[in-house]
Order: sequence, then structure tokens, then C-alpha cells
Amino acid sequence: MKHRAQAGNAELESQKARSKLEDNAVPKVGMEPIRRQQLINATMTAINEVGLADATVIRISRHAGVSAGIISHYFGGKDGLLEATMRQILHDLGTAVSERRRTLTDTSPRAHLSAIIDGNFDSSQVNASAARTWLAFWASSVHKPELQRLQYVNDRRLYANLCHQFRRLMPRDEARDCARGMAAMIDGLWLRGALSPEGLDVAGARRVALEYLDRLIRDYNG
Amino acid sequence: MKHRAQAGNAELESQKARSKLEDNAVPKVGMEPIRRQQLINATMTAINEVGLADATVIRISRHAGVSAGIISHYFGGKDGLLEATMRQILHDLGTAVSERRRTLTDTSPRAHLSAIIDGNFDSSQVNASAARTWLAFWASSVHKPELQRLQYVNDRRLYANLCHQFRRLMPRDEARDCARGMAAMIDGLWLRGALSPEGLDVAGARRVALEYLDRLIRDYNG
DNA sequence: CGTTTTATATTGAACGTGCAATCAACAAAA
DNA sequence: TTTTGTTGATTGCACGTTCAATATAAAACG
Repeated sequence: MKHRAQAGNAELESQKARSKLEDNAVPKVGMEPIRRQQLINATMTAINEVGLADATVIRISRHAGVSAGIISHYFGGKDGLLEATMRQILHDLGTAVSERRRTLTDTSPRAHLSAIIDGNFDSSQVNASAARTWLAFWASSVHKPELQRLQYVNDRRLYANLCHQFRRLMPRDEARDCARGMAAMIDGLWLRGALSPEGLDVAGARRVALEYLDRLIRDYNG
Repeated sequence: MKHRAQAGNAELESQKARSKLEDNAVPKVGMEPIRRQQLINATMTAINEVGLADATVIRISRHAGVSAGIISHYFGGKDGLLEATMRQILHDLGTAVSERRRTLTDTSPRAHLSAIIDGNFDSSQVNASAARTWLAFWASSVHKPELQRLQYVNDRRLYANLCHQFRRLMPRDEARDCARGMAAMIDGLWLRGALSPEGLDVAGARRVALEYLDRLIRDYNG
């Protein structure tokens, strides 16, 4: 398992350096996890470059350095790849958040809440590829039940986490509004970052979000 | 001018009632503004129904009760129609905001700011068609220069309006952060409303946004 | 007033393009 | 020999655009 993962990383790192000939000449076994990861990364790269509408299977597979047929082979089709890509992004977000919360020494509500905020602005999330892919999935999830389900689960998790921490500080109804507001603030900063040609100003976004957090809890806890 | 506009409304209102035969039998002059509006409305309806990716010219034109060729005739092509649709939405938003600010009796910063908030949650903006069309354009504006330009202008206008009002209450740097935060809050509530299957809870969104506003200005002005 | 001419409005079949998916063929590893 | 990995030409389909054809409204004319 460890070895395979390392081999995968090595493959990925040298992906651009390898020529097509080398690639053709070395069909090894155990490629599936490597290829899947390559294709997911290539999908984000392609969406960042030309948008979801023009991210064709040929374009994506070229970015991954493989042929187009591979996508159907490993993901059953383009839709499967897009779904896997969204899963990856959601998974990375979940990891970024829970990792920060796990390593907290301070267990106060404020500490948890700021860890949630920081996790949402983690570098794995705010780079141009991830941000624009997020945005594309937001838009298309509205009309694709499977993506909608993924988006909904993620959304509820963020809200529930926020609500639970605010609940430690204030009555239920107030906590609900605070969680609503905080979730909207995070998504809004995110959205504006994805739309901005310069990308998200992480420091600025964190400052605004944390200041909002402090205003929300000022009346209840220092 | 007045007559033509009224004829246009009459056309629009009876749009669904008229049969194709009637339609074919009555090619009148002065149809351009009517058709343009019909097609823009049909575009939003189609995007609401199946998303931007599946909003084909045939689907849109069927919604408008005309043939597909008309789109190229009046808008030069599908892209022209999409651009005109985004322009319409931005125009409606601008109108909703400036109308509320124009009729203010109270000229305090808080009154202006809450008018801006209310305008952004105006009924012309928060219905499912408009909200989902907004979302679709957000995503595609990233890769289409003309849509990006429109989106950017609108964005700066909101930010500048917010900043100007906050500036009346506090120093420049603080006002900037407040405007940043308020803009993110509005967009975030909007985004979450567009993603939610139940649509935007306008009353709840206004409450959260206004409460945030009051927290921001509490230290400076009652 | 009736008739011809011109301008405007609209259709829908035809066309070319570009896409995702398929699959026969091949290559290396086990 | 079987399993796993990969290619790329082929296929079929759906899309946006074009344009010849048609039909009415308005204008010009006698």
C-alpha cells in the first residue's frame, strides 16, 4: 500500500517530464490508482484552463499523458470522472478541516470555529484549479442528482459543525443564525475568490471571516 | 414607443395561449424588442430547467414559441443571446437596488446599506430562474472575457457602493474590510440560496445580512 | 382605391463540426 | 497462457449555424 502510493507519486511528479514513447513502453500492473489520480488532477487542470464546458475527454487525457479511451476504462465515462473529481475535492476539504481540529490544544468553541474557517481556506482548496473546479461543480450540481447529493452532504456537514460549536455558546435559534451567517460568509469569500482574476486573497479572507466570528461570539464569550 | 411596449406585453402575456398556427399566421412588424425579450426569458427558463450545458438553442426557442433560426437572426448566435441574458439580469439587479435607494427618506449610511441589501434580495433576483441563471453565469464568466467584463463591472459597483457608505462611518481601511465582508455575505447567501433545492429563504437571508450590518456599524453609529 | 413593390419576419431542412463512447488490436507482466 | 493496461480509428449522435423559401405588412404608385 505504502509502496504503491509512493510509486504513484513518483509517476505523478515525473508526469510531464516523461515522453510519450517512454509512456507507451512501460505498461506496468497496478496502474489503476495512479491513472485515476492523474486523470482527476488533469480534470481540475483542464477545468481551470478552459472551463467545464470545454474540458473534453481528449483535453483531459492529454493533460494526463494518456489516451482518451482510458477515461471510460477507469471511470465508466466522463460523468464518472467528473463525479470522482468532485469527491476528491470534497474529501480534501474534509481532511483539511478535521486535521486542524484534531491538532487543537485549545478546545474552546472559538478555537474549533477558527479551525473550521482555516480549513476552508487551506491551500489545497484555494489554488486556482481547485477553486474554479469547485465553482463549476456548484453550478452543475444543481441539475445533476449525484453531484447535488455530494454537495448537499458537504454543505450539511459544514453547517452542522458550525452550529454545534455555536450551540456551546448561545441558545439554539441564535446558534442557527450564526451558523447560517458563517457558512454564507465562507462560501461568499470563496466564490469571490474563484471569480477574481487574481484569485483568493487568503490572508484577507481569513481576517474578514475571523473578525465576523469574533463579532458573533463577543456577546457570549471573550 | 408606449404603444409598442404595450403591444409587446400583450404578446408576452398571451404567449403560451397562442397556437403555432396563429403565430405563423401573424408576422407583424416591430417584433424585434418582443422577440428579444421572449428569448431572454426563455433562456432563463431553460437554464433553470436543465442547466446551461443543456440549454440548447432548440430548447430555448421552443420555450419562446419560435424557431431556432430566430436566435441567430436577433442575437447573432447563441453567445449573443447568453450575453444579452446576463445583461438583463445585471440591469434588473441595478434597478432593484437604485430604486430602493432613490426612495429613501432616511439618508443615513445604515439606511443606504440596508437598501443595498434589500435590493440584492429583491424578488426579481431571487426566483429560481434568475438565481440559477446567475449561478451558471458566475461559473462560465471565468472563461468568457465578455461575461467576465460584465460580472466585474457589476461586482465593483456593489463593492464601491458598500465602501462609500461604510466610509461615512469609519476610517478607510475598516470601511474596505466591512465592504469586503458585506459583499461576501450577500454573495454567499445568494449562492447558498441558488444551490438549495428549496430556494433562497429571503426573510432569513435578510435577517442574517442586516444583523451582520448592525454588528459592523454598532461601534460607530447606533 | 387598387395594385405593385419593398421591407420585415420567420421557418425548417441541410450542413458541417465536434463530441463521448466503443472496441478490435496490441503489448507487457504474471 | 492469462491477465492487465493501453491505444486510436471508428461510429453515431447532437449541436449551432446557415440560407433558400415563404408570407405578411407597409409603402409607393397610378
